[in-house]
Amino acid sequence: MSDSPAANSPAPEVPAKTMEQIVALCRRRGFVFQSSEIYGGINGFWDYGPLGTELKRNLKNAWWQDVVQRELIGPHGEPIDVVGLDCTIIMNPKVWEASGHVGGFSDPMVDCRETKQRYRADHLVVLGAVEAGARLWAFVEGDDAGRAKAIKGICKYEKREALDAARHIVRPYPTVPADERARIVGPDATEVGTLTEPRQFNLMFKTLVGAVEDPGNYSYLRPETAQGIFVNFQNVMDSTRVKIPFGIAQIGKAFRNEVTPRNFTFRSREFEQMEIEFFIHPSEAATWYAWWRDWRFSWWQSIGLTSANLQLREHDRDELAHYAKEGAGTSDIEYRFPFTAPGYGELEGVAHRSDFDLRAHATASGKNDKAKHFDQARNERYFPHVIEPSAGADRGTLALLCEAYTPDPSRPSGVFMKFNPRMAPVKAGIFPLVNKDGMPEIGEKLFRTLRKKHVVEFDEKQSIGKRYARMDEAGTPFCITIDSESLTAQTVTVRHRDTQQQEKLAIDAVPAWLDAQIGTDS
RNA sequence: GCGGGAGUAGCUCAAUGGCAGAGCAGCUGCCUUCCAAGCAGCAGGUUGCGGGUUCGAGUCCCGUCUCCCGCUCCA
Repeated sequence: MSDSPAANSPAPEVPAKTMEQIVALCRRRGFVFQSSEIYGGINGFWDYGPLGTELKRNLKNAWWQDVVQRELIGPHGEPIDVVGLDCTIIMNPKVWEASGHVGGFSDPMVDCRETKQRYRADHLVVLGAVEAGARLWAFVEGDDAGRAKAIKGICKYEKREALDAARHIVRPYPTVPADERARIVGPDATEVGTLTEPRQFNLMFKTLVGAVEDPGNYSYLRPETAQGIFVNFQNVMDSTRVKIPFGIAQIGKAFRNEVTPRNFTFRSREFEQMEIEFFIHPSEAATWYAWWRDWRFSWWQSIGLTSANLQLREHDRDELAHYAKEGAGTSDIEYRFPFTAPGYGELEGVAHRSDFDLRAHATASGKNDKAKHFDQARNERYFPHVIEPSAGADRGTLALLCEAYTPDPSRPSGVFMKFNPRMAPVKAGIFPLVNKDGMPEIGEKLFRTLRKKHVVEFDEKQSIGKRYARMDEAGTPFCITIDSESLTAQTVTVRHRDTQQQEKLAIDAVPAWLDAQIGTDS
């Protein structure tokens, strides 16, 4: 519950939405269930129920349509080429060695909070006096410069000329007791206590390929979909008439053994990504980076994240990932979830990955410079740079749920889900006002017509108010009621979810009207 | 990973260590001409899971799982 006294926040009397309420509605109405719930669940895994499945599918379909299938006009006013790809979850383990996922993340690691550097714990040693209260210096074993720096630090700190071999000893970092770690200066740090505990970073799920239990048969579930695109870059170039600049898009599952899954579906161990790797000439990185960043931000707005809860945030230099240290930058498109408020959580990252990945795979596969792309228009050979807009489908779905959740004490349901019509799991409910006088027959006929293109529901049971209330909680934007005038004047009454206002429409006009409301009329 | 809290029907909650219940929601039928109306009925549970104490455990004890909150983490 966020009650930050933002001076410009409108409508203060709207009841706050809590994550607890949203989770309860998701479960009650079948948006999201806990995975394996009857066995007590499993931490970090979630299932989508019937409504949630439609919602997530609508999100993914909209992304695919807008990124791959429909015309998209780029920064120079020309249509953009993006082609699709669908790679396997399990790949040759060499992919993950080349990408840096295996080497860096299977051993205990130590992070420096000050410099954001990461070290293998078993490579770090600590130099200093063993006595209580002494300041200690860490450096990477075998790094002579680091050792010299540590010695210099000690001498200066203790105001002495040289080390005292009896007191100043070198110890492996993992053997230093936890209570002494607060006094350690990290290898590249200037202050004490910035190193974390050694931690196991085995974030990839390991699995056995083939029936024989043999270490050589292990591989991993992919921790990101991006690498499948990079290793297929040449295949796509060779089999498709695309020319740089162009993009490859993929939607698919990825897996990370997160230390702490938390916040509903936000940090799950199995999740789905929607990624574009857009390949460009290095000189155009800044232009394309800015264009994708801005277009992606407006896209999230276009599917319903219209509130001030959506923001675009440029990363600080020291926050950049290893593959993006140099380059045009990285931005996060962030949403203020109830559980992050007043802070924000990442929906999508847009990063200039430079040529990090293509170059890494060129080296690891032994192709080296032979893997460089020849650009005929420029008569130049180079590793293309990459702009990567990488979005989370589950996080996007969660943001849609949080954004849509609208408490309204005046309604019988007490809440309604204000989905954008394009995202709404059910587009319309078709209800005979009463279950007689031929109204059910007319309704069922309309239902069959609309059903050819849209997810719609037909319900003739119980009172009309109850049916409206149910549709409010499902987020259905329109309810189409067959009433007595449907029999005489061939009209229906459309009830709008958000306003509860009603309007009359000719029955024959309903299909085209609904198409237009959802944006599928073109 | 650390600390705190919670867990009984789909939901909200009852049940002194002594037969596991109610309201709402759901389903069936009747009724019903616009926002969860009414009537009748049905169904819903190994009290998160596993041990222990006891003649007897939803209740007491131990363990464990899951969720929530705060740290930590998030290549």
